[in-house]
Amino acid sequence: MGTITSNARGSAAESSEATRRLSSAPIADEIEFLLARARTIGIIRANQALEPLGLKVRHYVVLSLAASDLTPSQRELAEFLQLDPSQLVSTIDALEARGWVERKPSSEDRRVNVLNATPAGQQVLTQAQEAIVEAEDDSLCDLSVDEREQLRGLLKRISFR
Amino acid sequence: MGTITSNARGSAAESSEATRRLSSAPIADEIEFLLARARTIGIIRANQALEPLGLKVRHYVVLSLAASDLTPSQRELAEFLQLDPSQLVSTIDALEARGWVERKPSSEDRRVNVLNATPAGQQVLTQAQEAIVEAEDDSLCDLSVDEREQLRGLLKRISFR
DNA sequence: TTAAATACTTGAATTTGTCAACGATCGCGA
DNA sequence: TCGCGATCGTTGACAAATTCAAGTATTTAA
Repeated sequence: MGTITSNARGSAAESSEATRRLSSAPIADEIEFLLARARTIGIIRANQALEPLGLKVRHYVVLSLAASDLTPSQRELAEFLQLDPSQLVSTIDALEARGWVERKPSSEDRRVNVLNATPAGQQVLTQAQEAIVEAEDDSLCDLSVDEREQLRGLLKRISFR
Repeated sequence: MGTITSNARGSAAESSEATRRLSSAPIADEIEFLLARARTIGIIRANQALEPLGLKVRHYVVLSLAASDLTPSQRELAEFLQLDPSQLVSTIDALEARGWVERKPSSEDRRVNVLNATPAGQQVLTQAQEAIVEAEDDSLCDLSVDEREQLRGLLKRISFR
């Protein structure tokens, strides 16, 4: 992971000497840079939190969407998550192999697979959510409840429009 | 790249039918998810903006830090950007090959290379910054100046602490 | 009924990230 | 001063992730 990439290394938001020193650079004031850094830290923490369940963030997200009442198709998920359809295949394969989600051919269009979470999947999801909440709390511990709401609102506006 | 990964695909914040439909899922309210999505959109836009200059975001960030008066070492950059030291080697190689940065052995410790931007590098950086500002403006166009400041402040607090 | 388009899958190619090992250098303590 | 362990940058091998093109099945539209 890296601030500028997508991996997930390092011990999360550790403030090393170098980090402190370089954080006064102009780049550290750019919103895009901060977004990338915050995301990196968040993903590292989230992946750590999910590890006991044998999940990664991507699986968690797909499981969560499968468990919603939106019954998303694979194409919809690919679009929503901005992933290549083939990346979803392996993600769903992994979830399905453990009996947590099911591909269900759509009754309207037999090309389409709709995703459903199984009862076991929903149970895992509940545990995963608890782990995620804890990790998120860790990442956002400096922010008050109000500030978190503010942040959520601002991010939502730039994420969906 | 995807919301859950680090690549840079898709045409940025396009609101497809599927995206709109799935954005009502519970996951779309989680800050970590929104951070990931916002970053993805931002990186896509930024990479597009930098393409005419033959730069990617990672090069831009390193160039920007090299041009600061902090004269960072490679190790410091690796720590700050949470990258493997070897990833910095290739990034700096690329920048140095074009004459935009220089490795300068530190006078205090000859193991250490300190980075400096050349005049040509600073010139490119200026252009890159203009392109980035434009892209950022595109990403954040729904936010007022005040709101951008708010967002910057909140992100800074969760990114550095 | 056919042709084009879409959904999912597969596998190969490319890119990216991870890791261990190396030479050079530093710092510490004997 | 000498020598040992640690650090910095680099290299190259390995693993993982992303990207892309092609294939099958199915739908839609002509």
